[in-house]
Amino acid sequence: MFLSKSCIYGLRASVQLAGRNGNEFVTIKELSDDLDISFFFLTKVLQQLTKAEILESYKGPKGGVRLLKSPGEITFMDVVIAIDGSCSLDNCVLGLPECGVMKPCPLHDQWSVLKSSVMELMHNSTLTELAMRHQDKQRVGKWSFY
Amino acid sequence: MFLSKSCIYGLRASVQLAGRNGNEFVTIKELSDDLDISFFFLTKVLQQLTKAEILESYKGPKGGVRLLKSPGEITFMDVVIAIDGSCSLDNCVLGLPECGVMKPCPLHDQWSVLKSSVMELMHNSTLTELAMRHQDKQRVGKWSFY
DNA sequence: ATATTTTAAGACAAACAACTCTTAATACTT
DNA sequence: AAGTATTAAGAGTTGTTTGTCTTAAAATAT
Repeated sequence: MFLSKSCIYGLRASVQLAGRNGNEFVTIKELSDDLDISFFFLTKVLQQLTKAEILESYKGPKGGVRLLKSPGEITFMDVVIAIDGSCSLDNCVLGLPECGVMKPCPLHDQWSVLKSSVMELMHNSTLTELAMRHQDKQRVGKWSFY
Repeated sequence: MFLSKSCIYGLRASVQLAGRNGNEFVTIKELSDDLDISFFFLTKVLQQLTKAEILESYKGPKGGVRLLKSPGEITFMDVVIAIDGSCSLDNCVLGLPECGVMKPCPLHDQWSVLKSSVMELMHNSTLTELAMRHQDKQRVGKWSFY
């Protein structure tokens, strides 16, 4: 798998938050119910996003979590780096630690091109965009026409 | 990480075998020494490749493993599928099991394009090619000119 | 103040991946 | 036939990821 489950959960929750009107605090319980993710596990994941200053949390009644910045300023990549770390992105396909321009593995050049495309996609996808596409889907229903 | 360690070890060993002249049996001990991989672990991995009919093994003195087919007919993808399974390639980025044309996740379309490129690269990279590039690298030494 | 609602933190358990070792089976060598 | 070299198979170990639960801390509400 490309991304860890923690990372995927973090992304889904972030998109979910971005898709809400306004920017009130949302309880993790509500998120975990909506996304069908274990509450306890999601709590842990969102703690990481809070530490990474992607989310902001508030305790007590009317508390919860919310995006710290505008969802248009937060990218897919931000969340991935916050949870899986930046090194998860620039690994050699063949797992060679020395792989690089100086000592390329047999696939280094071609793989680098693909990696750049992936990173570009991640960097260009803001939470706003992802949330909008998510809602488009909902709007059309279950794609009954296809 | 994109590929499991088992898969990476299997690939490295396969490329190593492809890079040898002739097609005699090579002991797993020799491979594990060359590649600096645990002998025991590599044995397990190569057993999977043998079951998948990518390798052929032979017991006893003068035994070992060798490629079952010509290295030009074995692709990177063959090895990946043999070890990590084909489903490791067509997962949704966001881990949604229902993600597909009918019910796409917010990144489905763009991700599909990238996945195709990755699969194409894997499918077009034969062990012969990878081994040749590997040897090119060796020939130039440690890239002292760069 | 006290109780309630919420996240934070840490301990724990289960599942999986990565790695090690032992024994069995097979083939060769003498 | 006996011994040796090799892979096969299975059991066991360690480490990491995933998932669960409990308790603590913070904020609100009464």
